[in-house]
Amino acid sequence: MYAEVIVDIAHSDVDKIFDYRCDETVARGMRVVVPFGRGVTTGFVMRVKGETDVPPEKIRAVLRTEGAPLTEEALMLADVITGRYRVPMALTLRLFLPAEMRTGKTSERYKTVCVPTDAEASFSDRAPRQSALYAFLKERGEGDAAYLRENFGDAALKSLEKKGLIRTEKRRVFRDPYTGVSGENVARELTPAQQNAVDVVKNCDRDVILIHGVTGSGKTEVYLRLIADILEEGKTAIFLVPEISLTPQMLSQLRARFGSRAAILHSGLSAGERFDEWMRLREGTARIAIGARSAVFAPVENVGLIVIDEEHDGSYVSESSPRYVTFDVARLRARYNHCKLVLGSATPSVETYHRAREGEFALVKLPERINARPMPEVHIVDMRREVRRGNATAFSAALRERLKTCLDKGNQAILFLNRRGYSQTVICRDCGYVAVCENCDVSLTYHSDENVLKCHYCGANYKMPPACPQCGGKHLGYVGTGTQRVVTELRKLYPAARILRMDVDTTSGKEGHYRILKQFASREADILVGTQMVAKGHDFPGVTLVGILDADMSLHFSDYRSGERTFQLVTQVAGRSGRAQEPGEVVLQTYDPENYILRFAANYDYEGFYAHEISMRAATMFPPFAKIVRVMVTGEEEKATLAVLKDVYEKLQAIYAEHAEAFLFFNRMHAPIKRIQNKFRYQVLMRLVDSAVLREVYAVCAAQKNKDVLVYVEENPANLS
DNA sequence: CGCGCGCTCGGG
DNA sequence: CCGAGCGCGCGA
Repeated sequence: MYAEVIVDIAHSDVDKIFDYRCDETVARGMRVVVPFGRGVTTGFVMRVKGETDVPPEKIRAVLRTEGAPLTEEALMLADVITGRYRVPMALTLRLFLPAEMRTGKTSERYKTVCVPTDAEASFSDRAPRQSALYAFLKERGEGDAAYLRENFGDAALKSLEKKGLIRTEKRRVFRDPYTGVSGENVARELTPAQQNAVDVVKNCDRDVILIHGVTGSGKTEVYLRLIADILEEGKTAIFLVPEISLTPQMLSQLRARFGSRAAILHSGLSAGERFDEWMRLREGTARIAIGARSAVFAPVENVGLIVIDEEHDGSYVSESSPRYVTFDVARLRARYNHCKLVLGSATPSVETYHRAREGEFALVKLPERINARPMPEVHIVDMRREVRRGNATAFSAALRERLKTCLDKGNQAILFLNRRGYSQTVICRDCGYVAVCENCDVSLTYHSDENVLKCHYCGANYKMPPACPQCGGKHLGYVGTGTQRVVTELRKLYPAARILRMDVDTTSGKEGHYRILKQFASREADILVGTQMVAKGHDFPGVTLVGILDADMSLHFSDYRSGERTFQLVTQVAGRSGRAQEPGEVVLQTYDPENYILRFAANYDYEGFYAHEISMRAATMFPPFAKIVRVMVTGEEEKATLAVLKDVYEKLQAIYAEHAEAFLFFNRMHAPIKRIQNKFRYQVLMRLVDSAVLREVYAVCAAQKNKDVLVYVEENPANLS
């Protein structure tokens, strides 16, 4: 027999089938160790067959098989992903195994236990330890060898074994990431709205269901009920959450609910824990896979439900090759298993909501908060007036006043501002004017090296104006204040307040930001100042005030999705306020108080926002009405990189010439940031209305073999820098 | 990806 | 004439 093997080397040169001789113990999906070149490597068996075309003198034999085989479903998914993203099969297959399993750095852990035998026992008075040990084992039934050795001595143990009074057994142990985690398993009564959501998911004729539920509407309870019911049917479930929401609290909640039936896959686990959690899923002892993006590849069979929580979150798109879209993989799995795929969000992405409205997905709403508590009131503050009054600080008078009241009452506040130094949008502090591209209607970005404003979507350059074109004002500036400066100003204003700062500078390590959140939750501080990170995850019952210092920054980020992001952000941050007894408030500071997105966000009017946004997208032909496609060409050598760019560009141009009707835009240019980590960056930017052409674009890029220059395709990239 | 083969170039 | 350097193709 012969096995068709893909060797586990992620390189296009060896991305092909190699035939090996094998016996009947080798089957499709198995991982095998094979001789390759002058060494050995591992590989994946794609097929087993009786004949081969390879000349007999070249054929070598499979050395051995290793570990658990990939499922039939995994092989199907791998085929689709490899075909779609044009990456080596080995790279795709790696998605299905935890890294520690592939590299062999970790394996199953065993312990030795001692069990008393049926043999007749008698001890002399001179062997009290043996006697005690034997009695202990008889009473307990068995004992851990290491523990016994420590407490009764190695000699006693050995003697009993020699006499045949005990035997030792090897037992598999599973490293549990959440030992000692306990909680109450309370399956709450569902509200009528929640029950309706459950029914729609179960009974509708669509394979994808979008649950649009306002913050606090109890989406999680709906997921948990659906998962519990699926387990009852003897099936398995996959529950995907954004990486950031895998907080210890959330995990212990799930553990409390589902116990050892749930396995958690995430980067915070040790290698051994991840290995064992994966194995529990593979072997079927755990039947719910919980994790971030990569958990969509969890090795469960007979899947009855897949949930993608916070569907709009950016972390669901892979940033390294293959750049898979979690939703697409989840949908393939749902179809393969004939099960439902549930998407949930308080602020669905415009594209998802559009697909639901068009009837592709079923749509179910949870319009009320679970306890009927009102959403916090949002006050929009016009920062232009503050500037006119001579207030140069980051805080409006209205915010200062409310902050004082909040602190006086002994409550907590969160001050939110956007990522430091990220946006380079130019704004007029007198009238709120923002420079926008004439062709694309997205905000321009300032490039200090050339002193120009650039459009990241078409590459157009504009001269930096000396004064505001709208009002003639001289206060043209960049949006944004650093967290550091905010903290300094706060200390002056409220010397008695205890302030915590949370941004990339203060949160080193993966546990860093969790530590800060925990301090704040346990009331070790009065004010939390932070970036995006503070928006998600935690429940802070003491918070009654949220200040959004610079709502404009994300609003005018040069991205067609900036409006959508801002809406999501404001909604999410606002949701942090007033979660317990006292009602909450939100102060939203902006230079553009009339802006429709901020208005809709302040009124919690998703429908209004969506209607406005989708008509804008339709008019300007941005997604979902077209696809932004960027081909990135990067390399350390500028000459080689340019040569590859030229080659790729010419091939893409041929596609353009043939299918001009599929293109709204086609051009090559420097990437907005010309060099990152010593690599030159060039791009070919396209806007396509026909996704069939996209396959040809991928093909062109996959054909690029220069080993010093990297070429990759991004669809609707999250940012165009 | 890692290796070895063979071609080329430069020094002696 | 010989040794080091690199591009290329192979691996079953």
